[in-house]
Amino acid sequence: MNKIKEITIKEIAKRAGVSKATVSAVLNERSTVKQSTREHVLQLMRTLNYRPKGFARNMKYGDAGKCIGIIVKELNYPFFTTIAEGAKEYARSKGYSLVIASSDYNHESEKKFTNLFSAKDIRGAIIAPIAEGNSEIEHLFKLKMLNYPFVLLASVKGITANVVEIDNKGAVKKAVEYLIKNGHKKIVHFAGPPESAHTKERVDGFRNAFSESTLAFNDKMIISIGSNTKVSYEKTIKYFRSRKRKDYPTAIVCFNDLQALAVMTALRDLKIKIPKDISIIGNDDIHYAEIYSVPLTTIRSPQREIGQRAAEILINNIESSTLVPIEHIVIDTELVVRKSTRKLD
Amino acid sequence: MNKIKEITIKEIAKRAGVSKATVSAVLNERSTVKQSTREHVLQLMRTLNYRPKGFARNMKYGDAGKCIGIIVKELNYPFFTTIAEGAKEYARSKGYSLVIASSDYNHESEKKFTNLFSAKDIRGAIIAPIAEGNSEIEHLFKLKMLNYPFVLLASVKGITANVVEIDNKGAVKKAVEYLIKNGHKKIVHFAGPPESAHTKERVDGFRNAFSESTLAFNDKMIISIGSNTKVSYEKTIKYFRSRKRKDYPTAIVCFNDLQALAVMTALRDLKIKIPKDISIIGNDDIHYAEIYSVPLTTIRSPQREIGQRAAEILINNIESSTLVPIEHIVIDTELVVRKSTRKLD
DNA sequence: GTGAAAGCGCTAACAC
DNA sequence: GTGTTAGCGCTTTCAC
Repeated sequence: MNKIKEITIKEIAKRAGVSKATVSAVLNERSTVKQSTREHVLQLMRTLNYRPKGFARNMKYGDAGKCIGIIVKELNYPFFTTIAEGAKEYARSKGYSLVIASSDYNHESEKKFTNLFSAKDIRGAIIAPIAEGNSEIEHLFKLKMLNYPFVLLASVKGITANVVEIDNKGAVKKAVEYLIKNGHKKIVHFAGPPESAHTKERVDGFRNAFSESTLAFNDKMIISIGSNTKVSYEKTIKYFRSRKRKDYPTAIVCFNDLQALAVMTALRDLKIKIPKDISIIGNDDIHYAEIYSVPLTTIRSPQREIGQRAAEILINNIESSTLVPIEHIVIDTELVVRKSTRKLD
Repeated sequence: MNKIKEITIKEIAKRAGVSKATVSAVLNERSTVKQSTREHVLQLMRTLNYRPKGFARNMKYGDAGKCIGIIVKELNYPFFTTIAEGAKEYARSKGYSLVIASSDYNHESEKKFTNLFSAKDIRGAIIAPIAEGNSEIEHLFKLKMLNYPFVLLASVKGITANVVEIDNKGAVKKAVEYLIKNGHKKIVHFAGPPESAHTKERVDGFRNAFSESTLAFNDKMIISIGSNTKVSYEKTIKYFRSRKRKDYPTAIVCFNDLQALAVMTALRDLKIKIPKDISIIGNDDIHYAEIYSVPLTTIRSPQREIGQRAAEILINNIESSTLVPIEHIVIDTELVVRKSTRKLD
């Protein structure tokens, strides 16, 4: 397997009839080079399409700038970008840049990016882990072996690592308790995508809430709706079309705000009024929840704070020359009551 | 200035009483190492908090995976993340990963990331450029000198480079023409943040539209509202509070959808009905525009396509061993009529 | 099983 | 102004 020969500084030097040092001087815009040789060399670099290798250039002087990375599950959901914002803010305050990558809920991608980050000397990573199956944590073990600093945004069974996470169960429980307190008796949960670990935790939280109330839980209260806008919309339409008005729930606890927005859009098209006919509670508190025309009652996860805390722990680890004790932080959520819920008489 | 001595493989080898090669074998999980030495070495690496340098590890075997980068202006605006999604899709189809960075409308940040990307051997970059002032394009010239492949998401005066951009002027013009055709005579433009190049172009497009109509343009039709949700909301409230109902415009052309959403929220709170009292047109067509309770009429920029095209040109450049002709692509926009506008009698 | 030595592509003294 | 040389931190033969 013969690789195409990469052009190097040596090659340029040879062809230009100068030494490597001169070519290097041109690359670094040193003023000691004669104008004519500079131009000759530049010309040659262009025609040979020579691209200096960054790693070799920065080998001596150490590193090309302090930088950390974050691997989120999805790029286009404000929940994650706001976490990244938080991380970025803290990072910047410490002189670090942040690069973002998205695994798209794909374990292989996550692995690829952890490799990439360590190979490129990104100094550490914040990872929103995909834990499909349970054995797929080798890449995390590898990071540990390499002493590569990282912080997870959810616990992963089988590995001891820094974690910053929210109390998913508690969050949904708060929502249900609020509804019960306000007289709701017919409450359902529109669950998230089956492949997400959050989905299960939130279902558990929903179920738990009933064990401490006089209302009884049953499996029919969990409806799988997902969080893809289009699919959620359609499933919501179908759900309501397939039952009589008197069998409608009086309140829906949604998996997350994106789903809640889709559900509200569906209800709008079904002429079901929020909160008159049905109360809706979201989860996450993304920006768009607040500016929706019926401002969404939701459970806020302090996204900026999550990012900040994770970055803080990460950078502590990066900068310490000795081992730092592992941290596990559970961040509390908060019920934000807006206009999509009401008290029942 | 004495730097703290970095731990290297040599140091580990010395302390462990083995050779560098053995330590390397441990790092690479080779099975040829005796269990006891492996453990001893690993132990030492841990206590000394040794972190292998990625660049040195991958020097020989070339590169640690194909990867391109994108520098957006803002992380938390779906317009940009959707462009990134498009770029990611194309990149993946060619075996590349994508990392994202945000300049936050800051020229220094942009520069830092271009340096970082080339230093880390990210193979090329898509850049949404900040062109404050006009002389701040040295970093782009540097990239050109280094033969570093890049594609801009807006033209920058003074530099010849690959560009994929949308026709901003044309977009706003379409909006105005549509409104005029539908009987609107009192149209205003809520302009974006002064520091954005898009703001100016869109104002120009607004003005242009009048030159081809019987309506007259005047400067009072341009109101600076920005695109920060909170600020836009407040400025909108102020704008309407400060004038009589009969002086209200019948239509507003918004800088972008994020602003439009904020404006609509303000109008809701002012009890001004959309589109009965006032028609609103956005710009960009972000996801949330469609699911808003009054679905937003807007000018769609095909964000995915922008990302895809940019990635395509970039990767072509990366993979070609010879010089590739420079491309300049202007992508057309499209008026998407939804419910926030109406015909005037 | 382990070590010695060469080499990756570049930069930075220091000669000439 | 330009060339020579010695590394940077690691991997990889190939002996032992």
